[in-house]
Amino acid sequence: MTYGRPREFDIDCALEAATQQFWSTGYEATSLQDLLQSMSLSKSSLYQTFGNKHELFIRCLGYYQQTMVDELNIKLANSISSRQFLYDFLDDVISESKNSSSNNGIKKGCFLVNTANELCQRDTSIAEAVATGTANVAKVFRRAIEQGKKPQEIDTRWTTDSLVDYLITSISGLRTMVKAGTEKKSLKPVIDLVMMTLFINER
Amino acid sequence: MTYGRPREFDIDCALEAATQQFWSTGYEATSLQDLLQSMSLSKSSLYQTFGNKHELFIRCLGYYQQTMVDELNIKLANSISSRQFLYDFLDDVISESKNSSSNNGIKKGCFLVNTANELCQRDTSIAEAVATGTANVAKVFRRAIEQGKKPQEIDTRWTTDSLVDYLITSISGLRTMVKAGTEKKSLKPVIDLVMMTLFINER
DNA sequence: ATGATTTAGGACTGATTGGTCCATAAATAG
DNA sequence: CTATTTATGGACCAATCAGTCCTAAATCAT
Repeated sequence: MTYGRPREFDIDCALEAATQQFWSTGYEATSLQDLLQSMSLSKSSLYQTFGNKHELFIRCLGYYQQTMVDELNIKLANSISSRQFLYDFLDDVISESKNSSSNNGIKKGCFLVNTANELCQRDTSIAEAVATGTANVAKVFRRAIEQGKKPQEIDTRWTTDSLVDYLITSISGLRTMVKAGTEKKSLKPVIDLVMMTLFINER
Repeated sequence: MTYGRPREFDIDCALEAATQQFWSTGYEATSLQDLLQSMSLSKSSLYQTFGNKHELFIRCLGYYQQTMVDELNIKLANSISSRQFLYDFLDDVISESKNSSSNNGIKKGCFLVNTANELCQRDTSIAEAVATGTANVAKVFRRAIEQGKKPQEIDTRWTTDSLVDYLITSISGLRTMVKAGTEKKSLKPVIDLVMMTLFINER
């Protein structure tokens, strides 16, 4: 590519903006107008660079997933213990929720969970993207759970895979509770129960 | 109302059809055309009887919630034990999921959970309807949990309210997992873990 | 029968949807 | 300075959206 007028925007920057937009308002409720505005792009640039709304959305899913996995890996590496890492993550999840004092507004939740709920049943290509995304996230949690267990504490009744599924289920459930408006103080005991269950022998 | 041309359709029947439609495809993705077709109504009849799409949706939420609570109460009354009732319910939730043999298609999930995920953040009136709906459902689960515990088995570390929140969180999470395409055999251990946690002292 | 009253059907509306197309601008290669 | 290539802006498009309105049909009261 030696010819032609140079692109006036940064692709990653635009992708980041699009991801934020889709993350905030979902797929259907995000109009092209919304995207153009938040990405600061002209319509032709968007279509030329990203194909169409659907393709852009899938790229955003990949971008989000990669960013999230990288972030989680860093947090896991820097955490005092992997149990603390898991607890902190759960606490982050419910920290979006209504506080008794302040009702801060927007709860974006997790882009992957949101998309699973909005689109997975009626769009197979998006369902695939969500599946690979959650699988990659699950890998991090799997390591955290494995590392968190001391050898003598392994409970053979439950495989690590089952515990990972349990954790992801709990996270997804918490996300929904937060969106439904449940207060943080109600969800705190829930994450205690989840942590207790993850490390069964260590009560 | 003694005058006038008689209504040619049954209101409850139309409401039932609308509920099924909204339940299947959500609020935004359900067009008025879809509604008219599944309700077998003319546009004027719908607007005259139900006001508009938004009002109709809220009526559907109420209808669904009432139906669900009634159904749960009957099941709880007829079940061998309330623990069995809870287990059966969780098993119902994941029975919608992909079976290893057959990939049966549509997973409607729970109308209230779906709506919480789709609309609760940007529509306060719908958020209220969801809140009262889940509160009513929670009451049934609360009774089930209380009845399921024999007096000597009460664990004072967790209030019944916390256990109810935990249960609803788990149910919501399972709904998302099912929608995301997780296989049933992966979710079975998860509900075992949830049941174990609900009845902590009885392992 | 006739007038009152309500329902039903469907034409119509303005706004918005995602997407296309074309003329113009901006850069490089020769 | 010209030809080539790509990017941009915006006019334009058909389809669809929720919602309105008017006419015709159907029933009841008199």
